[in-house]
Amino acid sequence: MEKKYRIIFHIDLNAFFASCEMAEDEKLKNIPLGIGGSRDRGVLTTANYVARKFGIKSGMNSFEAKRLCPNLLILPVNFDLYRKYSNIFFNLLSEYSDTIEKGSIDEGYLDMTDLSEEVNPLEIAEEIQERLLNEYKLPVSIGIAPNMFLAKMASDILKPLGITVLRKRDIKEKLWVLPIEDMFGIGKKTYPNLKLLGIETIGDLVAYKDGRKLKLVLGNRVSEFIDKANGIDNRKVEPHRYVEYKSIGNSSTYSVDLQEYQEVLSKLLKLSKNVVERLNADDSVAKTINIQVRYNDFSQINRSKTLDFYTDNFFEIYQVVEQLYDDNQGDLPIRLLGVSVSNLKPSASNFRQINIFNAPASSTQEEKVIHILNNINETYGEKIIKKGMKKR
DNA sequence: TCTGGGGTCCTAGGACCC
DNA sequence: TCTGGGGTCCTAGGACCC
Repeated sequence: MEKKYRIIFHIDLNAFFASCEMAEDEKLKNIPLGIGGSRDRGVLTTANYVARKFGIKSGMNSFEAKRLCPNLLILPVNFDLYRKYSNIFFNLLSEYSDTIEKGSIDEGYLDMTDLSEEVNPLEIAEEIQERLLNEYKLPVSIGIAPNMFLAKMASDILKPLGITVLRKRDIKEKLWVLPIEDMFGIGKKTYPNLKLLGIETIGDLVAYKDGRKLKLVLGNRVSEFIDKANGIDNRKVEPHRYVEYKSIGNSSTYSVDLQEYQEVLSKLLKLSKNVVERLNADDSVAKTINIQVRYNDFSQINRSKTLDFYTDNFFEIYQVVEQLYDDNQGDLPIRLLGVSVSNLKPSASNFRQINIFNAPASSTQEEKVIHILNNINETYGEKIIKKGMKKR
């Protein structure tokens, strides 16, 4: 017979990027630390709790953060490091349940229903929390609830190092009192519209009667949000979701806007290289190639091309990237460029173990890229040479 | 608060096929 | 010949999350 209630854990790594850096280097532990761009255009992805005492928050620009806390140390984002700790995290979780869904790089859902008879879930949560902290210096908050939505909301209630149980009967006191913008799925566009309807808390959403107005704001998702606000969520924890990437991308905002064609190409080349390296590391092949261009007025275009074959070949992919850019050149200076691949599937076993340096490619493709590289060197080589000579 | 970089999911129109 | 309906894939844009 099926149990009446499921037991779902949502486990959230606190200040994850900053915690990784502190785990790597003890000296960072007690100083205010932010992660993000330190240049003029940087914003902080996250900050440790020492820094947060100064009022520093994620999303804040670095200049403002430095003003609030002049001693703030800002480290650049290092996704390779975060992916390493993310794997450690999920490996440890896998000791406790076979049913784990990756929510993102720093959060996971565990279905613990099967364990409930044998042990106290709260004790298990405490053990997981202690182990992550003691063995890996990773602080987590844990939400325990009968479904994924409530578990997610619960883990957010007490941070850092909190454990919060949110049962159906606790909804009125613990969920409905929360501001509507804290509800998972309500973002900065939807929130002001709900506020116009007088909906300020999750409880207000439950009590709201005019379904027609609600539909104007929430579209087809009205009943989904109402259900969740009422603590109803029948989604299953699905271990295979998010295990394989659906896209892999790399983008960069430049400290000085890009104006020159060759400069843009050299950046696109670099981004493409990073994407293909990660595509290869993931043993995947891609069918769709996408570029993103953000101009200095913040307008943005995305252009994509779906091939009629799958590839993990750098030259093939870069050629499409360049073509997409050539076909869509604008007049405005460029602030950000991005390259991504999607429509992924696992590469057909190990027939084509490829890296950038020995990738098979037609000689014309190869020559073309080499030609571009030479052009870039001609354009920017002078600076590099001068720099090198100064040193001597 | 002049606004990062990694992603997922959804919508809507058009092409194309039967 | 004035004009179907269903399905799938591609493209572009946007909302949202961490």
